[in-house]
Amino acid sequence: MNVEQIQPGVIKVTGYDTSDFHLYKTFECGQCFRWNKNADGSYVGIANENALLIKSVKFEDGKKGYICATDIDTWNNYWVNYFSLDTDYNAELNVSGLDQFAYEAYEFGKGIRILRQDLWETIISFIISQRNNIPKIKSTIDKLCRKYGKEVTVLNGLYTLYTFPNVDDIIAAGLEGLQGLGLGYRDKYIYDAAIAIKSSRFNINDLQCDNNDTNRVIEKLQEFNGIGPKVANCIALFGLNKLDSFPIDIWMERIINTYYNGSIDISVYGKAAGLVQQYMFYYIRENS
DNA sequence: GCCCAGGGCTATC
DNA sequence: GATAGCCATGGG
Repeated sequence: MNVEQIQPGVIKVTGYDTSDFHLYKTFECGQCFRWNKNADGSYVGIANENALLIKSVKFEDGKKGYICATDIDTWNNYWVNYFSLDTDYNAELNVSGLDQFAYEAYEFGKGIRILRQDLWETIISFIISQRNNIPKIKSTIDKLCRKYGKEVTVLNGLYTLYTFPNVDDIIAAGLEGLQGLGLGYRDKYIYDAAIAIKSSRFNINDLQCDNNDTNRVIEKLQEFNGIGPKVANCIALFGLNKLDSFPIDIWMERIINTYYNGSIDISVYGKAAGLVQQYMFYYIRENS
């Protein structure tokens, strides 16, 4: 990867193309809910108070890459990690060993980066996701951030974004304050999670420092009221960089019933099972 | 209007 | 441990 500043606050990233890092696939594959597409295909988003505008481009010399509104230090120190660009998926995944459906999904979905998102945001986002569709999840989270997040104006005033409300923000909002945002019955789960973390009844830093295996992290996450196996797997995959976790939602159930005779052995996908899962999820949803 | 959504909790067996 | 209702809400 090569990074250079081309004007103040704007960098050029080369050494990756869309088969490694595809913006639409990465942002629209259902792992994140707060990146918005502009008319020119660029995306704008905010994570941990770092805002980014990123556009996929083909440069005049024929090389492909990205133009990003950020600085080199923030790119190197934050976004490279966020997009897992330090991980070579070709080394994690045994492509030639994939079964037919998994290979089709891989061919269709390659370019997806499994994001390393903020753990707290991921916990709350996927509590909200349960029995909800993706457009609804997005609008609900947007309402939550607009009401209880911090307003941030970025890129010379072009965009007004909102940070994700932190634990104290949710506690200050109170259960009553969470109502009216479209959270439905999940409002209590969210408030309870904030209380559990604030009271140190649940230390999420233990999860992040944890070198324990994925199963133990998933088990631990299910101690939260409102987090079951599926949501715990999503949090492990998108918020804890557990690339082997394998969330099974209603779409994955359809895949398993249709293409795997009702049961799937994920051990054949090895350490990158979650990546395969995400290819499958994206593949089935984009083609239905 | 109707069906459904990146499910989980509770009661009941 | 398995299975059956129930849960709030709004996108399509």
